[in-house]
Amino acid sequence: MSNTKVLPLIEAEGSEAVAPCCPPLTERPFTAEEAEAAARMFKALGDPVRLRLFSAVASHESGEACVCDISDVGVSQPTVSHHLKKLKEAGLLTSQRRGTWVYYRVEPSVLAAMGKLLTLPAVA
Amino acid sequence: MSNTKVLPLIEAEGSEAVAPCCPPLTERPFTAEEAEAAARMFKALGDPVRLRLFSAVASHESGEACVCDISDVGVSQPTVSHHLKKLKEAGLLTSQRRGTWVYYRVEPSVLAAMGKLLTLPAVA
DNA sequence: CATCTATGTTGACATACGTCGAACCAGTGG
DNA sequence: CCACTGGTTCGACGTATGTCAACATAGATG
Repeated sequence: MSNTKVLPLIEAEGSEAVAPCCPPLTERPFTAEEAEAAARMFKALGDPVRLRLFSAVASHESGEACVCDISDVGVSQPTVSHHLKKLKEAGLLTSQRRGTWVYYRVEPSVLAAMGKLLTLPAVA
Repeated sequence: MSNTKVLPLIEAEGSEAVAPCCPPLTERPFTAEEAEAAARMFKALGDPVRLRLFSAVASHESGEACVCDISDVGVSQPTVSHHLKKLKEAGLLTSQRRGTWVYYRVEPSVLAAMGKLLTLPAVA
């Protein structure tokens, strides 16, 4: 694989804390607050276009991608921008302007946190 | 823990295939079809009430729960029923009537599949 | 059958969401 | 300073969604 960069599994550094949201779904019933927080992330991925955009960024080499590289998802460019904004608001992506282009990258801690949410109880 | 039953990690048996939906999000950009399928599941969990209901079922002993056990989430009973139906349509829950009560249980294969979706690339 | 409890279904309503075109801002290069 | 390209923001529009009250259905029980 071309992914030569080690994705850090630490928590977010500069942004607001997004990672330590909730325990695994199967551990105990979610509280209202936990559900609110987790649902925000799930909802952000609950749209096909956003999921494609997110996947495109996440699978891009070096973990980041220019908008121009991923905006071929069948909707207009303003719509792409709108969805990227939603993903950013949900804490799943961060953006950075470099010269002419804007680059988006995934927040690895969030991916890890959501993965943990869905872990099954140890089969035994 | 009280969970004495081994959760089978196989694909769904009776219902339509829901498990082998997509590769990890970070592996390659999702196709439109993959995104459509995966977004359906994420969207189902993208509501706080549904997430609480799902978590309540998933964390219940023996992996199933009666509606009466989980319907205390701050909305009216018809709304609970509505959300449970949505979760069923998304393939996340199955229901079964036993006498007076209706029991819901999670589809373990789906949980596993969604977990895989969110797996990070092997850090190395 | 009458009735009671546990769920599901229907219809209505307000709000949220996805989408687009048009206008707008940020850098780049003449 | 002016045009051009890449992206975002705005305003509008149709559709989907979450919610409830009212009604309907399924078993249990008298």
